[in-house]
Amino acid sequence: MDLIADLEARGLIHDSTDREFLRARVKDGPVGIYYGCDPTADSLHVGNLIGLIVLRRFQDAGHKAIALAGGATGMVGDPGGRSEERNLLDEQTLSANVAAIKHQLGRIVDLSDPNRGVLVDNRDWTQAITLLEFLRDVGKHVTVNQMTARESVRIRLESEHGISFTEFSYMLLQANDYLWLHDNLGCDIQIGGSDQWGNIISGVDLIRRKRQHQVHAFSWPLLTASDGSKLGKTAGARTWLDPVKTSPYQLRQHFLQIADEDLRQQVLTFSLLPIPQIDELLAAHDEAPHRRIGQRTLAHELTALVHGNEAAKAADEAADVLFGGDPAHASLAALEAVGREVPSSRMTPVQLVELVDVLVATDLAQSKSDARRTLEGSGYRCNGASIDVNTQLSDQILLHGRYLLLQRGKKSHHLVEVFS
RNA sequence: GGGUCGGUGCCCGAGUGGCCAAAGGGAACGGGCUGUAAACCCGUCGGCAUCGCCUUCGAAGGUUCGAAUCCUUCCCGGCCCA
Repeated sequence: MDLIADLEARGLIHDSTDREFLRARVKDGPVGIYYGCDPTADSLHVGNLIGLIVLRRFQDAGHKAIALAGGATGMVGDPGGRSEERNLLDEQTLSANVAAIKHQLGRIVDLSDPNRGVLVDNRDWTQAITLLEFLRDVGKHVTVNQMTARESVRIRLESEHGISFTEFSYMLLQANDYLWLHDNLGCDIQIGGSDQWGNIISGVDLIRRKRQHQVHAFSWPLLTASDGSKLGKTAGARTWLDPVKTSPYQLRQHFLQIADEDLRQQVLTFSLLPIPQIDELLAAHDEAPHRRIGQRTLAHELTALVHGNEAAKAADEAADVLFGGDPAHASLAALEAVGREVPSSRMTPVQLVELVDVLVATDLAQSKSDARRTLEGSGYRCNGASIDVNTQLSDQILLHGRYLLLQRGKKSHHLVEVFS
């Protein structure tokens, strides 16, 4: 099976330029392939992971992966996917974000050999262009008619918030990026989520007009969970690749909590396992869905991919303690592992006296009122046993003489180490 | 620049002088059921405090015993005209 067929089978090709030309180009030998994301935050998230993993698939097949951090486009803001104008980021923030992202990228895509993988920032070739040059060299080749026909622009034109000229120009910048990468890095394929398709095609058109070259592109479908929610979030919060923002344990949980209905699609999208092995895995999963074999396998693979094998193993172990049964029977080593994976803190017995304050301090409650309400609804446990408003934490038996494991609901935990 | 409509809690959206911490829906959170699931049922959903207080309805002033609701000015957005 060739790479394009594999991607098709995984459901990762939504739109593409002429499929046979694309397939032929990929078979023809090493090709530069580019995926860009704007550094709007100081970390990538699982949404970006799809693109990076596709890059990785191409790299593993001998192609050249080009990851683009949009320092320039990030200043302008992509109009797609939102109804309102973006807030612009200043240069310092963007630079810091690009630096932070580079490290994460390097874990998934091999950037050690510039012939196999590179990270570029479109500020490098965009910043110096003058307005007149841009209007003449890029703007002249695109009609506003085409631009306003794009879905992302049309939605904004129809929305009550409108669209600024700045964001309207976004697709021209992205088109110019593709042109530059084609000219300078031998890039012949651009990829992105289907919401990027309009921007991507603008680049393909620009290159055809200016260079008379046929370049390629494809997009993957934007994933939505079966319950209609957006993927890439855990409990409403974005799932980041930065271990400080989203711990390896939380990343593992993100994938562990995938609904069965979404499992097949998610495994095909994210796993580097060959498809026959995935079929076996899913078959095993369906035999006993309650064991969550599919989710466990995927969660482990991705945690290992993003954070390394050690971290993935530790995350698995921590989850065993937190969901495995009575935490009172957990070993000291296991509890210490938990302490590294879930939020934790050190407190003196005196600090434990006011239960409500502790719940707020450990972030298990948003306010004292919230803590009281949730206590009334028996939403909290300490060391696995339900507690109420009258519980004295200082009277609780410390696990291994020093730990209290607090939990709200099933999924939020906090380990308190008590010292005097 | 002129006209006009609008800015309400996480989001949508009622409310046009007291009965409003503010309907309803969604999201979210907790409980039950379960598989760390789905569906479903129940509860909670500004803050502080053991029904009393404080801070909220774009901002600042004002009228009033009393305002999200009325007035003034300002800020922001949509639409129409120029």
